[in-house]
Amino acid sequence: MAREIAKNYEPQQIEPRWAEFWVREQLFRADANAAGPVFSIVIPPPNVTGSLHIGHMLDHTEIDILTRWHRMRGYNTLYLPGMDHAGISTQRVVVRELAAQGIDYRKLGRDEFVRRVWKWKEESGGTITRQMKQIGESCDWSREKFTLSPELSRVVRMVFVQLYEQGLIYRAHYMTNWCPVCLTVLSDLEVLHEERAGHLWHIRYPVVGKQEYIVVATTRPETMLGDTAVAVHPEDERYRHLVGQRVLLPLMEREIPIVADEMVDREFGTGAVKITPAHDPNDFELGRRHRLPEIDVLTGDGHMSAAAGAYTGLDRFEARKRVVEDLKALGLLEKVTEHTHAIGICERSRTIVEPRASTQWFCKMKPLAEPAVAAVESGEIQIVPENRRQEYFNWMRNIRDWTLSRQLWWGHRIPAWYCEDCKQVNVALDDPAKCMKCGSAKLTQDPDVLDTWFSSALWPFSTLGWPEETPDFRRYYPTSLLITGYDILFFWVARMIMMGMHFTRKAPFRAVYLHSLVRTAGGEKMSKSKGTGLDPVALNQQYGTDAMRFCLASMAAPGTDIVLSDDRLGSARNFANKIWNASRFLFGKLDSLEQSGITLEELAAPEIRAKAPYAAGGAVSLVDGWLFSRLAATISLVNEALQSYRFHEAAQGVYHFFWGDFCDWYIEWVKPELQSAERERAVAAWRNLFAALDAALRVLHPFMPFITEELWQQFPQPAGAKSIALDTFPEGRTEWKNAEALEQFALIQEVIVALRNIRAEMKLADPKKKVAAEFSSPDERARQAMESSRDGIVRLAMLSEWKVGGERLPQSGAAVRSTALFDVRIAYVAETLDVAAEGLRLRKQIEGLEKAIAAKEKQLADDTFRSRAPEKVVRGLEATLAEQTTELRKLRTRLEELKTAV
RNA sequence: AGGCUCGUAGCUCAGUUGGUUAGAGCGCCACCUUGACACGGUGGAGGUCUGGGGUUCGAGUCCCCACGAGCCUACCA
Repeated sequence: MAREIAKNYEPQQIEPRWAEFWVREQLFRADANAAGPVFSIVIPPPNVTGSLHIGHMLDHTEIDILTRWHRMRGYNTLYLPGMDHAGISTQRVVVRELAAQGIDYRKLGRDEFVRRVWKWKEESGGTITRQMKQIGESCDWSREKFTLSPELSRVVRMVFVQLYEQGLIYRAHYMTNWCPVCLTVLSDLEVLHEERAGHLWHIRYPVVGKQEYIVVATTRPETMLGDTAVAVHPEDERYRHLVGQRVLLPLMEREIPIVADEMVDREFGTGAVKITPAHDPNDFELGRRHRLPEIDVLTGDGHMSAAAGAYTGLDRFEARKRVVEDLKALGLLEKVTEHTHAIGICERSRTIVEPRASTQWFCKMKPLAEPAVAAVESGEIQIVPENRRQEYFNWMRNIRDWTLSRQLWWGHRIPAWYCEDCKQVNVALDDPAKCMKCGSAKLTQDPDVLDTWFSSALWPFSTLGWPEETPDFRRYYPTSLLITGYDILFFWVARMIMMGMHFTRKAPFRAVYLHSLVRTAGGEKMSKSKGTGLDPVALNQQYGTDAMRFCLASMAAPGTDIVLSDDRLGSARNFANKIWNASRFLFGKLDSLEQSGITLEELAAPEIRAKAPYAAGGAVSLVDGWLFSRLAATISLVNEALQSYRFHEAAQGVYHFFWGDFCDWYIEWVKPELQSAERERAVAAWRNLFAALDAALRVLHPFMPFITEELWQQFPQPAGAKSIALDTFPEGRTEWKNAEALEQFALIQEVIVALRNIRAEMKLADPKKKVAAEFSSPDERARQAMESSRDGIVRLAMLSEWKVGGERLPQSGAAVRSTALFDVRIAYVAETLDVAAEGLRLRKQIEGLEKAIAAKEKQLADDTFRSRAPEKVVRGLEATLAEQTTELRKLRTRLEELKTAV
């Protein structure tokens, strides 16, 4: 009996159910003891603040596609999910939430603050898990592997201690980037550079004891309050006489020396530089060389410090204004010029970062980078696409030390204790009770925490039980693949490789696939911190997860970024609906199925499906031979494309097969067969149709898991079968390959299209107006094909009659389409043909052919071409030339006849 | 400043090692409310591949230059 099934695919009603199901049934739980090749994949943790953004979708879509594909092909698959970073953004969000409640987090104290973050995370972690399920993520986002869990915390500490003992982690006073909003130092990577229009202020510093000024140029006038010298180039004639003299620092009334240093660029500005060792990297270096004092004129939150004299307490930008005004009033501002320069922006808070000298923990990178470079050079790790390899090398070869410490409360606390008595630094795995040097019990732990990427760098092995040799670690490490966006190549990927090589002597993964970024219509990178992310949950509700996944996959060509558009999403949604309706067609025909004496159960039985294509009577019909050959081709296309991470090719391949081949041609062609009075024919047709649809659904499953699961579940399945995700991926069977069927059916399609074209030109598109048509070709096989596919052609081209002959037919009184191989004609009544339009069409076609022929003739006449081009190309060209010449002759004759007819 | 990527139909983009009249989706035009689907069907129009030069028998595809767009890295006040 025909089943009732919704007319359109309604994802909101179907997807949540399967999302729950997959997680509940733990379909994707790995088993270290299971048989089969291993596929383990590192999943970038979705960051955390309780909601997802579209950028995650691409990670998870690609990962999920590959995982499902591998699983269906019998791989033992492991996901390595990370739950969260313990980073700045988390702390920022919680601080903001507390502030909204009128609570100053600083007053809570560290322990209470951390407790509240945990509580808050637990709540939002639930949200994330729900959202992950909604977007189709099938892995289990359990909390047990959370970065700050006791187990992982201990591993992080252990790694820190070992690196310290190996001399790779050190504590030093150095120039760092300070974010006045996040209230912490940042690593160089966390600082973005932006070109901004600014000014260059030229300030006069009076030379002590002389009636002259030395003029310095600066982009940050407020830092002058912390100047401790002025520098000039030692060979600069203009200033040679002033070296060793002193200037009186305006506003501060402090005497500072004029020093000579090679660092100064004589060409820039005035050739004299103010030196602020506490607030500029160059000045810091210079200050060390000349033993200059450092004066920090800023406070942590971006105000002027007590060292800023009269400006103490002012906001840094307000102070800039006031300093400039005051200098102007004193007549010490010589001029102001326009100047664009790059300024540092905090990646998280988008505020201007201040260079500031401070004491921090650093990690020496050169020794770690070398093996990591070698691993990629040797091919132990493959980076896809290729050009990212170069970026990796460039960065790794010029790597600078990594600022590890952060002035935050949320994160892994640095395992260092300072002795109040002897100042000894104690770094230890377990909290020490007394100083290792003097035995004093007066120890204070460093208040800082580690950069969140430090623990993330350990992810591939720390989550597998390392340093223990666990079964998981033995089986799944090195992991097979890491998929992530190229924007965290340095942040995460490079550091995982370095730490992996250093601690396990092995690469953490065999391949890295760096995908594109999803951009907004305006081309902006989608990012939470910028607030430009689209909400994937909302888009899912609008289009469905399958549509979104398919859309992303079909656009994910490596190397270029993805701009998500409503058009493209809509087209993917339409595709889902097409799949739905193709299946609905089958459900709607169950009555006629039963009339043929078979049941859906029989049809769906694996042993029946496996033997397709079936033949009714003698041989497998042309259309079945063709369709299964196309199916085999599609399967190998998908396999090859996914092997090389060419998701867009795979997606477009299945789209074309399903919509173009299966729906537009195959289903239309076999419709009458399904209701054939001959039982054998009907049964064969049903079996083939079902087997093809079933295989198509399984090929589609990695891309569109929800709709395919729903349809698969609607069909009878063998006892114990749980999910299409655990079914097998179809094999492109060699016996399905059928070049002859492909060629023959292509000819039939060409003929049908030519006939439809004539109909349209003749305004006969109305299918009720059936017309008689004739076919002629000197080719015996072509005529046979037209005869044996008579029924299909008549129906799909809406004909009343179909004559097949060898003789070329008279062309007068008929509309004709010709190729080198055949002519088709439909007789017309004079007024149905627009002679002018037909003439125009012919002329245009003739013109195109003439050009193509001329080009080929010229090429073939060229002896160098004949001698150098491969045989195959020359022959192909000759064959095409012959065809085109025939076609051209026909078209010319036709044009002549058209003229005389009028 | 260095490095990388891109510039193909009205729009958004494919086009693997150079090879026979350059593809898709959306949009557009015409016809079709045909019992799977108007989130549909059928047919059609529309690019000479930013510009210039070079290599080659042959270039959208390789090389050089210019113009335009973007990204990454970089301590020039």
